[in-house]
Formats: sequence, C-alpha cells, structure tokens
Amino acid sequence: MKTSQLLIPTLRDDPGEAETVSHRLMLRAGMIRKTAAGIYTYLPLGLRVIRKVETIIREEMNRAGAQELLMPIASPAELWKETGRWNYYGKELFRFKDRHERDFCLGPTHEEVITDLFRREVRSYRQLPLNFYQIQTKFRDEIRPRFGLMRGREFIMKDAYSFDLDEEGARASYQKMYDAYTRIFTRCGLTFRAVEADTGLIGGDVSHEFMVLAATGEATVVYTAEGTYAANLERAEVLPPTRVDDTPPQPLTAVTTPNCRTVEEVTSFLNISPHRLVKTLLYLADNEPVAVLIRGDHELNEVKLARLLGVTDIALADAATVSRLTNAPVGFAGPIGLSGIRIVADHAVSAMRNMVVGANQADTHYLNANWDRDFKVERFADLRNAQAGDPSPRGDGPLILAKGIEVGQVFLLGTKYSKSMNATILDAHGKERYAVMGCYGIGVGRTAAAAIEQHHDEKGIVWPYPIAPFHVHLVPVSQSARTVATAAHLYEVLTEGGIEVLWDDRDERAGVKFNDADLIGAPFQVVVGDKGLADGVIEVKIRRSGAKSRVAPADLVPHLRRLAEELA
RNA sequence: CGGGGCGUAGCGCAGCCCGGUAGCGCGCCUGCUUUGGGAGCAGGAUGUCGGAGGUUCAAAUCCUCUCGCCCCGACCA
Repeated sequence: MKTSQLLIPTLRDDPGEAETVSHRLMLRAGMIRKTAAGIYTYLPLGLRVIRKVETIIREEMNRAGAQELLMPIASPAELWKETGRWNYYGKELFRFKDRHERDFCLGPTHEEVITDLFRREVRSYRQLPLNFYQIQTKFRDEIRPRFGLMRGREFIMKDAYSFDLDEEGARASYQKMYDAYTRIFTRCGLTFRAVEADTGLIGGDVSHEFMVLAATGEATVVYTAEGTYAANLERAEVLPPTRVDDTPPQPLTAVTTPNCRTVEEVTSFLNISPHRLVKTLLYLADNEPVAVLIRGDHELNEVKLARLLGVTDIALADAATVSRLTNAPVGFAGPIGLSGIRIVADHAVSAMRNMVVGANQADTHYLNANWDRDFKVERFADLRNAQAGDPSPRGDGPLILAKGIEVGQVFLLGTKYSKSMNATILDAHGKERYAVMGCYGIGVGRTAAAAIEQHHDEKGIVWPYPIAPFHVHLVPVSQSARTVATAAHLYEVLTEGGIEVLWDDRDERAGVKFNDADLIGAPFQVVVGDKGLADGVIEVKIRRSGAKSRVAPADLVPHLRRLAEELA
C-alpha cells in the first residue's frame, strides 16, 4: 500500500490523554482514534494489526478443532434471566429496550446465547465434543475504561465455548484450548505466563489466565523462578505460618496513641515493627458487618474474604458504619469488646502473641492482646495477599511478584450454564445429561496493545513480525526520477514476493519519513536513495536492532527472507 | 460511585487569579530555496474559548447549572 492511499495520521507530540506506552503509541502511529470514553475507531493501520492477531487466532482455533460462528451483539433479557445474570452482572451489562419495550443487552460474553443454541440443536452424545468460537465486538460498560485498547468498553474478543458429555471430556477440551492459547501468544511474539486464576462473574471451577508480563499490567501475578507454580495474586495461596511466637502472654495494657490511625503512624509512635500489629478491617459483606484481622505488614485479599464468607458483594465499611460498630473514629478499631459481629482472621494472626490492636476508643491502642484470652476469632483462614519471598504453596521456592496484562482466560465451567438453562444431551444409555462446558476468551485489541508494551523503544513501536501491520516500510529518500522509479519497482517485486509493503510515497523530507517509519514500527525499513543507487545498492534497516545492510535490488527479497528467519 | 484535574485552532499549550472581545509552538495551504534523521524565508487560512443560563456597558476570564474527558481508588476479561 502507498501511504498516500491510507489514512495514517501520525502525531508528532504525545497526546495528553494517553498515559501508557501502548495507548500513546497507538494514537501517535495513527492506528486508533477515540470516539467516546473506552470506545475507539480502528484506523487502517490499527485494523491491519487486529486482523493479523485474528488470523493467528483463527488458525490455531481451527487447528484445535473449534468451529467458527457469529452470534448477535444484542441478546434478549430472557436468556440472561434464565441464568440469573440479568441481575447478577450489575451495571456493567449494557441494557436497553427495543421499540416494543422488550429488554435487551449488548453481549459482554455469550454463554447464554451459545447454550441456548446448543440445547436447541444438539441432542446426542455422538455429536460431541463440540467447540464453537467467534471473533466479535463485545460491550461491557466498564466503571473506568482506560489505557486505550487495554480496557475499553467496546472491544474485540475471541470467545469459544466447549461442550462435552462428561468432566473428563471437558478437561480434554480445556487442555486443547490451553495449548492453543500457548501457541497463539507465542506466535504473537509475546512473553507470557499462564497462571491460576479466579473465575469472577463467569463462574466455574478451574481457570487460567494468560498474562503478558509488562510493568504497565493491571494484574499482579506471583510465580516461582524454577518451579511451575504461577497464579494471579487474587488467587495465590498463602501457606499457614510454620513458626509460632511462643513468648508468654503479657498483661493487656491500653496506651494512648494520639492521632495514630495508620499502621505506619501507630508503629512508628510505639516504635514497634508492623508485624507486631494487627489491623482490624471492618467490611460489609452482603451488607452484614464483619471484622477481619490482618497482620500490620500484610494486605487483605478481598477475593479470598468473599470466598470464605460465601458472599458476592464485599466492601470496606464507610466511616459512619465504622464509628457505629466501634464507637470510635476510623483508625482505632480492634477486636476486643467488639460485640455482635463476626470476627475472622488471617492465618498469620494465629501465630502471633502479645500483639498491638486498636482499642475501639479514640487515640487508644492495646498492647499485648492475645486471641482467645482477650477476644475470640470465629475462624482463621488464608485471607491475605501473597508477598514476594513467601514460600510457594507447591514447595518449589520463594514467590516472585510481577505485573501482567491479562490477554486471555480459559474456564472449566462445569454444568453451571447447562443446568440453569437445561441444556441436556442423551448419553449412550439414552439418559439425559447436562453438557459439561468450558469457555475461553482472548482480548484481541488487548493482545495488540500488550505486544506494544513489550516491544517498543523511545522512537516508537517495534512490531513482532507476525502481527506487524506491514513487513517492510519502503522509504524513498528523495523525489529524483531514479529513486522513485526504483521504489516503484521494488514495491512490485516485494509484493510479488509475498511481502507486505508500506510505501511512503509522500513528498516529505527523509527525516520525517524515517521518524514515521520508526514510529509505525514495521520490522524492516528499505531505504532507496540516490547515494545508494550510485553504488547499485539499497539499504535495509532492521527496526529492532537498528542494524543496516546494503544489498543489490535483485537480492532484496531473499535477503529479507533471511532476516525474517533470523528475527523469528 | 468517592477523591483530584482538564475542556481555548488538527496536536501540544499560554491567556483566566486582576473582565476590555484570543495568542504561542508544531501541523495545514501558496510561492521560492532546500532535500539521507522531524528544513529556511515570505505570505496565508483555521476558533460558536465544551454547552446553557446569569452578572456586567463589556465575559475565555466572575457566578449557577450542565455535558464531555483524564488520573487515583473501589470494580473488572
């Protein structure tokens, strides 16, 4: 393609609205433009990358035995009411009414729609296993869309749904998808890890997320350097403490701690280390107050708490509720004398003696508090976030923390949807059984954005070859007849050689073209100029390394093929 | 939804405090010169100052309401 035939509105300056690298570079390289918050138009260059990622996904999904179909973007409320998600999904579900006042929503995911299709059309176990996928625009009315394509409200997703007769079959389908995902992200040139994950709104028993490791990632992953354990921080297990503090209990003592509300303030005022202190967090769990005890240097994990309490809605209590429950201002809550509310505690607290806690009284804490003696704990459980250096739950070394971008997730759903929607099949004995399902998503735009997060430099994007919008950026460096004619010739030759070329045919200065080429990030730049032509050569620059080589025009295609091999 | 911030030319911003009818850089258009890493000179175009209402002789500037957007948090693939 010629640049004169494509809208590629590159920006010289960083747009003010973009913070992250991928968002900034996608805007600057003229790949996307915002239409509304979290809603983007893909310009030709951006769309080409999206299509590249989609093609890789299609090839691998087809290879794994999945079949492509396309479901509607609008779905009727009835289906969502069958599974209960019409209420459960919350404000993220974008609802609207048609002209007859019937309720609809924009599909944020398609379990209901596909399960409805399945129960209507599939009767026999002989038709299984089945795996359907689509690549389609999803809409989730995110609380806070951000970072460009990384977290949009409208976004392109590949979603797949598998149906099996039994658990064993479902596991095999799950594993196939897991393997396909591994191939897909590898082919996209990403450094990633599959981690154990929470199942969230989708539900189900087993789940893995595919995390692209990048500093700008919104998720935290924990893993071990040598071993195999890797999990989302939301889910990462923390082992109970092995060493118990065996100092003898000391008498409970109240001390004045003026204006010391935070762990930092209390511990520095009392001159103790944070692991001697226990913070008492008051939560509303499905509107029931609960006190949670966590060691001062630890962080509560709300997913674990919600799971332990068996609730769906969990939030830190507001200041008014805290004062009502503790008769004290926020910052001085403690377990002693806290009546009429459940008290749960992290495992680590069970190993502590003579701890410091709030006294439920302004400007006061207790020293030497001991559980059982001074207050009762209903239950000790794993409630905190793992920290770097914690032992792996699999015993394979200390945990490492890193940031990741979740580009895909696979779920073993079990019969959650087939039961609520009565999706049954007949087995070999003529008996009705609920289909055992799995579902599998990939954020297409997010994958492209993640690739930029991992592959860029100060000049711009450095695309991995397989998802680059073009393989070669052809840069004629002057407007001389000879240069232009050579560029036109090379364009033909490269195109015939199956190489995708972006030919910068603008009448711009060399510097402008070079800078745009670096920004757009095609793996190779082919530079044609009078100087080189005088020597009978053209120049090839590798975007990633900056390495330049000179070749005769006739050798260009094989030369590029060789370089592409080396890059892969 | 809570907290913070921003809407002025295509992009980045100044002007607002202290009212007097809009400016800078880049980009864009024309011409000449230039032409291997974001050219020089000369000339030119472009703004309902996010929107509505109010105060005032006069509003980008002050007041009220409203819409949009960004950042942090809660939440989430």
